[in-house]
Amino acid sequence: MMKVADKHDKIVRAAIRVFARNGFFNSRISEIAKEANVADGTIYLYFNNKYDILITIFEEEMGKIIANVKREMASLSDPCEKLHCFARMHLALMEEKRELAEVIQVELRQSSKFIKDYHNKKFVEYTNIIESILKDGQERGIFRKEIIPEIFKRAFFGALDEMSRFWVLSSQKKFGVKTAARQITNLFLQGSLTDKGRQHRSCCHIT
Amino acid sequence: MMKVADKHDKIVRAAIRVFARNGFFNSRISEIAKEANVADGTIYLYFNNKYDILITIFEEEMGKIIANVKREMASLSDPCEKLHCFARMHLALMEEKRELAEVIQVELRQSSKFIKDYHNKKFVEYTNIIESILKDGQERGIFRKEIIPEIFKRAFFGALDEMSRFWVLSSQKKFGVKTAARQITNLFLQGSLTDKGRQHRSCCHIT
Amino acid sequence: MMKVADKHDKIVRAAIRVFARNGFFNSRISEIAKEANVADGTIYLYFNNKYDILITIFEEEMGKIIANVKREMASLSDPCEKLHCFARMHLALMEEKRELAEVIQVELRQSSKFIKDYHNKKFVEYTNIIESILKDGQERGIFRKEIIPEIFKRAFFGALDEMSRFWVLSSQKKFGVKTAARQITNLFLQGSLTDKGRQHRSCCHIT
Amino acid sequence: MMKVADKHDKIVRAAIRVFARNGFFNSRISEIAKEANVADGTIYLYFNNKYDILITIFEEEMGKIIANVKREMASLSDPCEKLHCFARMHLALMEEKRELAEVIQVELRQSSKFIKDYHNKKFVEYTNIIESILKDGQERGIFRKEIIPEIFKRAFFGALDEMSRFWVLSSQKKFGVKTAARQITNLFLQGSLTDKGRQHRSCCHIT
DNA sequence: GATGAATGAGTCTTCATTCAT
DNA sequence: GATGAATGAAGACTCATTCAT
Repeated sequence: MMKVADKHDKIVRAAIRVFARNGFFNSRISEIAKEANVADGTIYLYFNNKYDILITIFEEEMGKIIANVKREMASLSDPCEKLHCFARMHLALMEEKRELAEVIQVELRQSSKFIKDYHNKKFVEYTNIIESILKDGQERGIFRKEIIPEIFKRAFFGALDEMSRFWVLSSQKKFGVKTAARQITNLFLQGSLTDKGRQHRSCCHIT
Repeated sequence: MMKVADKHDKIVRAAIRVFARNGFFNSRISEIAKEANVADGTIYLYFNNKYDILITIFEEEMGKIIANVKREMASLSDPCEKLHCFARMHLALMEEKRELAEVIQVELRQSSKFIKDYHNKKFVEYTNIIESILKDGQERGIFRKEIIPEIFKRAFFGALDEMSRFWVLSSQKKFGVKTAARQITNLFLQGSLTDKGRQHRSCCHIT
Repeated sequence: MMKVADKHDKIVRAAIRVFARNGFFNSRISEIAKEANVADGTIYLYFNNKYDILITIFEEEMGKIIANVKREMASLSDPCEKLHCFARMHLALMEEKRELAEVIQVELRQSSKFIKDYHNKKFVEYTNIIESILKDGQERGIFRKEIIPEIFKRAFFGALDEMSRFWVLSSQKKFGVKTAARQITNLFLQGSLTDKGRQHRSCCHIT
Repeated sequence: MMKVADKHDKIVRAAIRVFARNGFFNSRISEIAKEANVADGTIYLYFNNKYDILITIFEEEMGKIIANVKREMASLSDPCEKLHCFARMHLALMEEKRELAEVIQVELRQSSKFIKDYHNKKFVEYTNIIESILKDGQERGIFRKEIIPEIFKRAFFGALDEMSRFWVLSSQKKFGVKTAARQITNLFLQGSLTDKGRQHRSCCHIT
């Protein structure tokens, strides 16, 4: 006897594997069912349709990721460290939950196009963490005021995300996740710190 | 009487519009044909299959973009200016060829997954332009040597690309392409210049 | 509730009717589905593709025919009677399972051409029955030794088969299946019996 | 400058090769055109449609074959020799015009099915040659009267035709065309001669 | 007459979804 | 709740035939 939640999760986990393997459009419901050890029809007891599975992955898994990041970040006060923390955690996802990362990355891109009226709120919430860090730092005089948060948010996220796409696609790794996180954070910090922030930063250990 | 090349182009242009509208998988050959004022079968005189159209878009249009960027860049010698030029041109594409940009951006992400053995050479060539600029700058002592080119390339491209995704998806524009190009370039320059590079840069007018 | 085997058979029987009516290439899957009171897609639950249906007809139905012939023949010891039995049964198929006979006859001819690497083993097994009868008779001194079994087999089968083609195509029947079976068997027996065989034969009642 | 007849023939010859290679339904007009060194459209200047090419092959080539057989036969008076001559010529066709033989053999079988209202008159004329020989022999007391000409015609033709199918499909040849022609003719002669015919036959050299 | 680019009707096959058991 | 056989709509692709040049 299996609890309802278990079966829901089993399907989601199977779907992540299958979507990561083939992409959303080349994945078959029957393949997900097989991977989840469940009948095809059973999937429709837990999800409305194929799109719904993908959306659920976004919502639920992004939710967990956001919670994780926020929890970790709660113990930090320095915006520089927060940014570094975000970078590390984002890239680490590649190693820890590679398949999930692939799905979020690749399919998220097109989801807005093929799922009518679906605006990925969780994704916005996720990148807004970056925006908050910047704004906080700007208010504290650590980051330059002229930097437009909207731009910074996207640039930083984009940089990290393209980086992780690299890990997904290539098997060769000339450098580790930590190196990448450090370098990218550094690039953006150096690029956005005020003189005051720079002084402050000298005592940080991100370098 | 229409020359062969014209019909090929007519189909490619129609496909760009249709793919941009629906995404690759939700686009129908018949819709492309209609958009190109051509019979369904005619498409198969110029392309092997649906995938082939997408690949052709990548190859041909990326080819043109690369040529453009390289031509423009040829007149510049300063790595900082080159970087800025790249950023401007990449983002400008969004405004000039919005649909093409959408296709390249969204579908490129998944192409590696659904088209067996297709490694987008043109895309690699495109991002390698960034790598070259950095390396050149490093040799000239303008950029810090410890920055790993592979990381910089991806971070810079990712930042720009995520930025342009913003334009694609949202209709509201709080700031222009030029502002975004300037800010992002600045972020990365500030983040990677050496002291020498910084001095040099003071005479640049990117800010 | 219908057992799996039943649906398989329903489709095969429908396909036989449709193929007999139009020939393989002019038959539509949708027509078979309609004839079988089944959805188009259902056919693909039981068969890989259109060719597979045809091959299945050959394999399964020829299998039954061969079993029938062999069972009937088991009760006979005289090669002459066996030959006559074979002839009767082959021609009788035309009346009993006219459509199946048509399909086997007409499509079998081309199957080797359009189905790559398909060598109809069942067909070979079927005609080899004739060869065995002859060889047995030759060993027993009833049939002339100089008759090459390979030739006899094909000649006898060809004679019967062309005869049945006549029934398939023409609706007018100047003579019955039994007459034809008797005459053809007689022709071949008279043509191949030794003197000893002829004496023996005088007590047979094939004439 | 090529005469009209030449181009017609070029296409027919190309079609024979292509049909022999792939079968009628798996042959493409474009392949025939290519094989004939002619544009696709040109074919429609000489033939109404694809079926028309096949019918033309039957009519024209069978016409030539019939003429040949009748010419050869004109010099013979003995029905036994005539029959043997027919057998030899039919089987020889396999070696001399293998591709044509394949087309006639295989496609003829189904032609009645897919070409509406096409009754191959030439084919009937061809097999009627056999019928005439038998009837002539029966009148002259050489062949047994109880043999039904309709049956004999089909049996003899079928025996020969199945034999030649063997040559088409198998590359191995344990015996030659002449041996086969002799054995088959013998089988049928022995099977149908009267006592008078048998005496007469002793002076023939078919054995 | 000859060409071959263009046409578009036609069909096999797939697969998300349903529903009787 | 669970199953998986059945459905049938939908779409990529083919190819005989046409017709402007």
